[in-house]
Amino acid sequence: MSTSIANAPYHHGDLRNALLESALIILEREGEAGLGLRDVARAVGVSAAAPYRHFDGRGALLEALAVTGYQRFTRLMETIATDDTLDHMSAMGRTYVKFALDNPNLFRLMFSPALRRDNRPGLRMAADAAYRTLRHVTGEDVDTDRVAALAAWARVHGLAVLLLDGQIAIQAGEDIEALVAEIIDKH
Amino acid sequence: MSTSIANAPYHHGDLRNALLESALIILEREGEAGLGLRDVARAVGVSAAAPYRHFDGRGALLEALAVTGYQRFTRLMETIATDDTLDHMSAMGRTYVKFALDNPNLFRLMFSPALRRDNRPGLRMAADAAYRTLRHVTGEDVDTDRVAALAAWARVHGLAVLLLDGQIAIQAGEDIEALVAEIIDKH
DNA sequence: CGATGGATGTTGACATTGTTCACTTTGCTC
DNA sequence: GAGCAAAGTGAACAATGTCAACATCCATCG
Repeated sequence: MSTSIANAPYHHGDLRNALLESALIILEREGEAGLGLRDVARAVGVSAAAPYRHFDGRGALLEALAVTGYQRFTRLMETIATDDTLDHMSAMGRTYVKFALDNPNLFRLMFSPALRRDNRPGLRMAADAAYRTLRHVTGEDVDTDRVAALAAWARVHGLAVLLLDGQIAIQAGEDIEALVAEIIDKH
Repeated sequence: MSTSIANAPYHHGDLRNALLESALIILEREGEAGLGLRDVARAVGVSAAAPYRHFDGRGALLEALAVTGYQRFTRLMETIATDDTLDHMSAMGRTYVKFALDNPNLFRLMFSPALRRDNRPGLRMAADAAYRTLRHVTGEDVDTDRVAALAAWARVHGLAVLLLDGQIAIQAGEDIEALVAEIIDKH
């Protein structure tokens, strides 16, 4: 509706969001390295220089993507926090891993060192908000024991990363979610 | 020694290794994205096309770097395996994390999804050898319990990645190695 | 020996990318 | 309606990965 290829008006109207949507699709299909600024512009049907009216270069586009990723992640964690029928600690871990597996390249981008290299305050803030929610979800019982909290976080994050990179051998027909739950609930 | 800048001979003599050494230095200083094939050639004092006589493009150079990384990693683990005075499980974890912190960008490259994307048998073999050694070091007691083994690996790997990305807040003057040991030895 | 061929480097070119600049088009405000 | 800022265009630039054609060297064989 917003983008009719034929008879495209000079002004797009909502280019910034259109760029982000296309960029997210390309990111998940091609990976960060395959996400070219010109590709995004081409996908939206706009000139190569147009994105610069909305983003301060390629890095800023990536940052915006990562920020939306953190926001979606945070929202997921919040829904867990408000559900009292759950074991928060376990549900958090399973959702954490599921988010990574459902959005592999977005997840990788969120933790991309290239983005952290140049100081991007927006990213830092979105990430901090996510971690705050994380700590809130896992509750005070863990918050008081820093070592235990870090151990739990490391286990969940490591599991997500290893699964994402295909490092953990999955046997044919194996239920990954069940395996994840088993690992997370160990002890 | 081999490369005297002035009076450089037409044939380098050991260009392949010289390229790898320079590439490793640049990698650790600039990150994978900042590692340009032309930069490496320039650093060695050779033309931009010369590396193609020794590597099948940029990806192959990166693969060779990652392979040497896995080899060094494997050698580290083997020295632990032959030392009977150690708690293998704990020492493995601490060494794992230390390797990541000592060679951050090399470690990241070893687990880079971009490299795994195109099937690189050499990389796969080097990685498999490393994991075999890992399983050997941690001993049969864990090998029999797949879930426990994966949980331990995930915790160690996650800890490495989170530290690498600066996600774990380190208080001023804190002893990181001690914190790592504490987290790894938890339970 | 001396020529000769394969390995190793060089030069120059090409397509592509991120980015900038000058310009044009559009919609909104007095 | 005049004019101005926002939003988009097109041409250009430097840099990159890569390749093809040419140059140089080293080792081997008559």
